[in-house]
Amino acid sequence: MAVNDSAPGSLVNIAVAERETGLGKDTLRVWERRYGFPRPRRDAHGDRLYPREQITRLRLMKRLLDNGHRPGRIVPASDAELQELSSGNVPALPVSSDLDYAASQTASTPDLPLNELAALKRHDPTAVRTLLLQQLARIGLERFVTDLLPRLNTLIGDAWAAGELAIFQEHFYTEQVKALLIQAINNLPAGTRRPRVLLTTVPGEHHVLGVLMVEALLTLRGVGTLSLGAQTPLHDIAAAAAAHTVDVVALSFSSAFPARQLTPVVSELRSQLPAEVRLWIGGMGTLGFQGPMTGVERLSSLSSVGPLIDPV
Amino acid sequence: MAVNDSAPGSLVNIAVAERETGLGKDTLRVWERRYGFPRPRRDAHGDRLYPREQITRLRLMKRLLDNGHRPGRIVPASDAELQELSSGNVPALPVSSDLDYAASQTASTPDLPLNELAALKRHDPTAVRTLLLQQLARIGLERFVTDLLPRLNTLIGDAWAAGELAIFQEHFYTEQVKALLIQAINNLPAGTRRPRVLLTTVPGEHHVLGVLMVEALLTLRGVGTLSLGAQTPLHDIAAAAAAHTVDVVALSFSSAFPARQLTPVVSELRSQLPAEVRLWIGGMGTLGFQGPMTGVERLSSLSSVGPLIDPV
DNA sequence: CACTATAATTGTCCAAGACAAAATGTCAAG
DNA sequence: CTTGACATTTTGTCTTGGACAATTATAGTG
Repeated sequence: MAVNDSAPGSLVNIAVAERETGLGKDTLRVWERRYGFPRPRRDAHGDRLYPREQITRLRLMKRLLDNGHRPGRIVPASDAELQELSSGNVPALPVSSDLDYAASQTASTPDLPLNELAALKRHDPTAVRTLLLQQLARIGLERFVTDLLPRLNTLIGDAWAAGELAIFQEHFYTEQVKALLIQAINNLPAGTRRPRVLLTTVPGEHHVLGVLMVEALLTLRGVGTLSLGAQTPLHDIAAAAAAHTVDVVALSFSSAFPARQLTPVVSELRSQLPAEVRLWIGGMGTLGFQGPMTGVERLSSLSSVGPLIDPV
Repeated sequence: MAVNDSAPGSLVNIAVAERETGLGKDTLRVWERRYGFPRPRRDAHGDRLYPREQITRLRLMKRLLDNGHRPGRIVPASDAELQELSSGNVPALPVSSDLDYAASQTASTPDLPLNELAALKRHDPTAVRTLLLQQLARIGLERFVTDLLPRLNTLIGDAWAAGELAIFQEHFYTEQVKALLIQAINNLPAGTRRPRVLLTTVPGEHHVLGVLMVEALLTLRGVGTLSLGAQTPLHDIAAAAAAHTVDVVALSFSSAFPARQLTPVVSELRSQLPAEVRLWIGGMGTLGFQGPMTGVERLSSLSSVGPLIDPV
């Protein structure tokens, strides 16, 4: 009895809840105080114990938050309503008009099938890989990155939100795409042209797919890149930029990046960089980026990378 | 004056301090209360503001903690002493004798030069890449992974701890190695043999290098692998294992993984997995793994992967 | 020397309060 | 109908100080 109870009614403490939902401990506690949800049980010591189902619901809510919904609205909603909201694909955002990361509705690629989703659903890893490879070969790296991948990414993301896909399936998909891009980049001749671009992600941002996509586009144009992976401390981004005398620092922000921190983080980095180094920011997490900041350029879409490297 | 002061005296709030040091907010606060360090300044609102130098020192201390030192001992130490401790390579651990992840002193590879470190120091990305490629071609993937990489990793880690290498240089090195391994794995025929192995990392563990190294060794032997990248929720690891009917789940833990959480996490996952699925754990973070746990096998070194896939 | 009991160390949790930034609502003027 | 200025609500994160379990060190005993 004192042993670990398995799947159905398993309980997790607040630390695990934080890690599995992406919501901070403080947030979890304050939601409980204010909205009455989540409502964890307590152990003998008074510590919170979250049932698995509440964790699942919290994950769904986190996803909605990332899409611009607000806690007060979605907490009282029923499970069914939540599902509808997220699958309904309603960003509910005061989107700044030039959204283009998601599939541009006017699909420039005469709609390719995108059978990857089906392959994922039937747990067929080989098929996912093969499909991606085929499509890459067929339409070329440029369109694969600027066109197909964004569409596929939102497709997969929506399927997950709608409960049609498990997290591990999204993980698997991401890994495959990452491996594919790395392979593609490695097969290109190393870029040497200017501007020299340093690519990375700030602390708190794990997602590195955006970085890889940009790196692919740049390498494709013969531009020299230097990739530092994810979560480089700001101070080290600046240090690296100086040491390698790059012309541009490019950062990617996913929609999971806390919007509140975007502006301060960018501003802080900007102040640490030499003035002559340009700073590009892009990704779904930059949609809410407020106002122009001097010395910071926001890439509204992947296709805007091209023009930037050949200044008029 | 009220503007942002740049590099030398830049101040960061507690959230950033947490992300950049890897120490929790609670820990930062309680250290301050108990040991008098760190001693952040305060903004107008009473919120903590950590100077850059304290962040640096905290990072160094975190590194020592991961090596088994205790806060009470290292907090009062001088900067010089800290440097000595970490570069002195003294694990100070009640190591369970069979440590082998680090360079085995009896270098089985007749010491290759390992010039990567020098190349890193002089900011020569191309040289790092070339050196790695040359060594891989020369000694082959197996020895590259089991022998050279572990040595190189500790070499780089120690150099960082000794203050000879910046974080961004370590980041760059890691990215290169990852890209190289992914490339090497992709160039091998996809594994099909049994056992089928699911590779990933638990939430909280970002480092994916260990996973890639194991994946390379497995693929080299024709074993089928399924890689989910980093930080898969436990529940989803179990779900993926079931959906893909794998025989083994393999987890990698870096030394940065909080030792306290290792046993509960592993135990929790074990209880969610079907009994017939084997669970392998490995990496520097598993050195302190206490006692045998039924159904869990700890890989004491990369070379112990081989024997496991062909049960006697 | 091995073992055990006691004490110190250490990370994490809790509660309730506070506040700034952002979102939202209101109202009037163009 | 839109725009802008202002007031209000919402929301996340930070604060303090206390508590406790789990680990590790120390002393004491056979």
